[in-house]
Amino acid sequence: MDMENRKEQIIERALVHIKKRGYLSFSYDHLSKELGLTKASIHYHFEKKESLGLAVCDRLETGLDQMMIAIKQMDIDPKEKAIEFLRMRLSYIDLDEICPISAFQADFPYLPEILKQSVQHVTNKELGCVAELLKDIHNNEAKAILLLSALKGALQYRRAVGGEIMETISKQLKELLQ
Amino acid sequence: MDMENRKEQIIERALVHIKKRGYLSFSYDHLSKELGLTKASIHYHFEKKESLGLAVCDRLETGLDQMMIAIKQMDIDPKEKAIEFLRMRLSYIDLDEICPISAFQADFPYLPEILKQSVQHVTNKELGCVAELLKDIHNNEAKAILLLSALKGALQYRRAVGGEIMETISKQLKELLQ
DNA sequence: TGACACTTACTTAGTAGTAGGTTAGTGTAT
DNA sequence: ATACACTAACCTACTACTAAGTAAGTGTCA
Repeated sequence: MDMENRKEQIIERALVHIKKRGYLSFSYDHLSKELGLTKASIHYHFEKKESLGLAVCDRLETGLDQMMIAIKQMDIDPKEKAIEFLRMRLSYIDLDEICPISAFQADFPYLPEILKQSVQHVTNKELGCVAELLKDIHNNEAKAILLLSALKGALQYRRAVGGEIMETISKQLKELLQ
Repeated sequence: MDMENRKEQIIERALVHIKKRGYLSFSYDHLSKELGLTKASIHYHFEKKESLGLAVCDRLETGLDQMMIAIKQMDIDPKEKAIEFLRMRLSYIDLDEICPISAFQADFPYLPEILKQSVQHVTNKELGCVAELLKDIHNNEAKAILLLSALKGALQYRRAVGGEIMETISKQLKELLQ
């Protein structure tokens, strides 16, 4: 397979693993077996695990940029756009998964320095996105923190208490903005 | 050292590790070196890692019970009691730590079955505690979920964005109940 | 009182399995 | 001929867990 396709394929699988297991707990061994390659082959494309982690963070940032473009073009009430952002973010996360940014945050103290910086960057970018979509609302930066904390906290709760929790949270977050 | 003291000491250190690293990523090796024992000695007190995990869950439940007794006896506005509960929960969590229940939830899919059950139990107990303290408030069970999700999501964010986030969240959660 | 059986709380030295990472070499397309 | 995409075979370090042994005590008999 050609270089760019294979790299993309590896990043994609790594992202799934991170959403399911977190960054520290997924391994090149699991990844390689799923992709039908050897560990050494993944090391060929991403010399260190941290290089792959950085590539995943890059992909997350690109995803946020694309979502913001899509939402800004949408023909809906501007007051609904922040909620639409959360809805779209959720749509990328399966029932047994958590938000990949949360997963990186959970492992944060044990990440290599360069990856910490990348995680901080994408974290602040996401907070900035929501704050921007709330720009006409009072105290929009604090509200962005509340919305994202609650959403991601609830995703973690879902693992132990089941899926209904997401509807409960979504409903309350909508009410909060009215 | 006598049996009960040593057991307590091991549970205490394990709890700190879980708050810092999560359940899957802390090891008997780290734990034993900190306590000045061997790994085998910890296995003597807790045959398997999952036995130690269960003991930690038990301790968390006992802690919740004691907090509820303390809060019910406090001479404050009943409407402030849920916020006081959150404040007390936070006081047990250092700056570089997350909520231990969140830590177990993050590792949930990879926990042994018996430990999953224990984590579910303590999770539901905590939700029940907050709902009980909110009993005079409309939609108290949904509100309990919102309060705890936001608090714990924010603790995770704190690792990447710094400590100020907790004041922002606390302030908004207080406003939410007025 | 003292010998004997037994327990507690540990240690040393290992097991098998998995982690991230490396090195040298192979097949293939241009 | 050369660069690319890969594999086989390794290495060191760390994981949970175990086997075997030991020093210091405890309880119970004659």
